[in-house]
Amino acid sequence: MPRTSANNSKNSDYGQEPAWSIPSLREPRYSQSLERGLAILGCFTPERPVLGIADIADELGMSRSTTHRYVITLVALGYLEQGASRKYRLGLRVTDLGMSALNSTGLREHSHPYLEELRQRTSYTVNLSVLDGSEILYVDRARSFRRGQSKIDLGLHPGSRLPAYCTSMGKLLMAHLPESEQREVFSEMKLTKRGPNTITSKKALREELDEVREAGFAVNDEELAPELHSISAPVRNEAREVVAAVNMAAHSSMISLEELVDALGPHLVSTADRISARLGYRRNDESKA
Amino acid sequence: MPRTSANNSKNSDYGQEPAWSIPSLREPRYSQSLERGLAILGCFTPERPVLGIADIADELGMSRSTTHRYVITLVALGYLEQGASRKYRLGLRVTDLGMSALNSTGLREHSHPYLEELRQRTSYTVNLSVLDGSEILYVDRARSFRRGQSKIDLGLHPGSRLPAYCTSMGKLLMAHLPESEQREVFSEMKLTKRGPNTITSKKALREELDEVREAGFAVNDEELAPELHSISAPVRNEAREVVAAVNMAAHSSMISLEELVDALGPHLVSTADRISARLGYRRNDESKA
DNA sequence: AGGAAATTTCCATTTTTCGGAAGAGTCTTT
DNA sequence: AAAGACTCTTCCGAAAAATGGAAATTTCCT
Repeated sequence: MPRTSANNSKNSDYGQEPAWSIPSLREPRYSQSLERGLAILGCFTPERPVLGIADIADELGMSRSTTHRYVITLVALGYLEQGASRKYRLGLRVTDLGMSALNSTGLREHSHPYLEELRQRTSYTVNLSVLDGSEILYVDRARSFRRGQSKIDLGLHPGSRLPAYCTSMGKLLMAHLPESEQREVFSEMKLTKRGPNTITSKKALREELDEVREAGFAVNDEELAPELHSISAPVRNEAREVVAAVNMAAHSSMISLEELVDALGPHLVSTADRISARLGYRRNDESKA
Repeated sequence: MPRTSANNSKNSDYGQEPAWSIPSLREPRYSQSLERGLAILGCFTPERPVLGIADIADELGMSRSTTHRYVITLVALGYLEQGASRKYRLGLRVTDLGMSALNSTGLREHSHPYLEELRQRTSYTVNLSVLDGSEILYVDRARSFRRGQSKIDLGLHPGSRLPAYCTSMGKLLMAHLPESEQREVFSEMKLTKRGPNTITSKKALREELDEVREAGFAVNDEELAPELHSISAPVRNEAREVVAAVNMAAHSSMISLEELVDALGPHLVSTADRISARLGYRRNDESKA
């Protein structure tokens, strides 16, 4: 009945300004203020960690007075801090958000004891990560005691990201993506050579993912960095989806790839399976019967 | 003439109003929308990582339609994700903000090689942290290879927080705080017993801080947890302010506190001094001359 | 010191937001 | 399986909150 829906033009034509900061969600049901305020946070990058009002206003195309109002709000809330030079940088409070996000799935909480146990038994560094777009995000990590492991330490910790295509965890996680999402991820990927065996063609990568899905685990043979091996196994949730990957990495001077797969692979898979079980996954689910 | 400047006291109100927490800082120059939107992010805690529109609306006292508009904005920007059950949780994108904040001071970047070197030379875990309110925030960490270190591993990583009063780094950082800030921190502190020697009276803590400032470094003798020792040294910036603390921690079964102080203390101080130098600090500053 | 540039405040205009109510789904109960 | 109860989502007029130009203030550079 209220089919007419009025011809109220709302704000559809915001003018010729096509590129508004980040996305163009110019729909009335979105909050412009929130969008702008968060865009300000996004202006602070490792390369440009300290910004003044004018810098932000110019980058976002907003007036200085408007920018200023958002900035002091962010300061009051602890998301920004004002340094000596009257400029601003990110406040330490935002780290809490990051930690909350890492823990939000409950994944870390459930997995940690198992990762720790695997590390104890094998003396190799054990990692847990999830897929976010075309990158993997480290959620947890149990580091080896062994000397020599530092050779393969890339300064990774929970919160770190790595491209998915050149890591065993990334390949594993991509392999279990629904077709549509996998396509999307593929389209936004750049396959840069990072190690001797990096897969640099999308065709080869697609074949590799098929093999990974078949095998049930993934191997990284110097695709990320020279002399670095790793193997990964999948963690599934109650809905039988692969939600994370567990991984063990080692320098080639410590163990051959074959030995890593043969001797430690079973332990890794066992650990991954037990985490899956913890998340409610059942191997032979006859719930429908 | 505008001496009066209204009765609004600029920003002097940082003091008495401890927390408008979720209510509103009802000054016209703040952005209410941004405030509300960010309050939504703050609703997601490790204890309650998954929330529906109604949960958020109730907690913040906002209408559901308003809440919904903010939430879909946050989803569009990647700060929230919608799970299967129509509920929402923090998006992985916010981890980037957290990492940016940790790196924003440039502290980690400058310090990391020195921490790594100290770990190599001593085989003990080395940490770097800053003070945020009454807590310390771990910025970087170089973990020991040694077995047995796991006994003292409290699951800490960059982004983790610990109360300042029962850690060597916290005591060191508080000791060098300007008087006014130190008072504020003291007022918001709860001194709970965490280890055999935890300092539980503010008077005793104040005296301890005086000694720490005198000595130039801080010691933790089972104040955080049983059988856990640590020592800390200060890192200063160009303006001669103490901006961070470097620390080494060990289980008492591995080394006595005396030995830790005598044998490793000098190395720790040396490392801290070199980081300070990297940040532009000069011991004998005659710049005024 | 003096001038340029940036930050911060002010204010009338109007756009964006607010929230009740209605429309869709979804899950629970009978 | 159908009705009921609940939550999520959309719509819309009313109204509050945001906007940006200009002025006042502070800081920085020469």
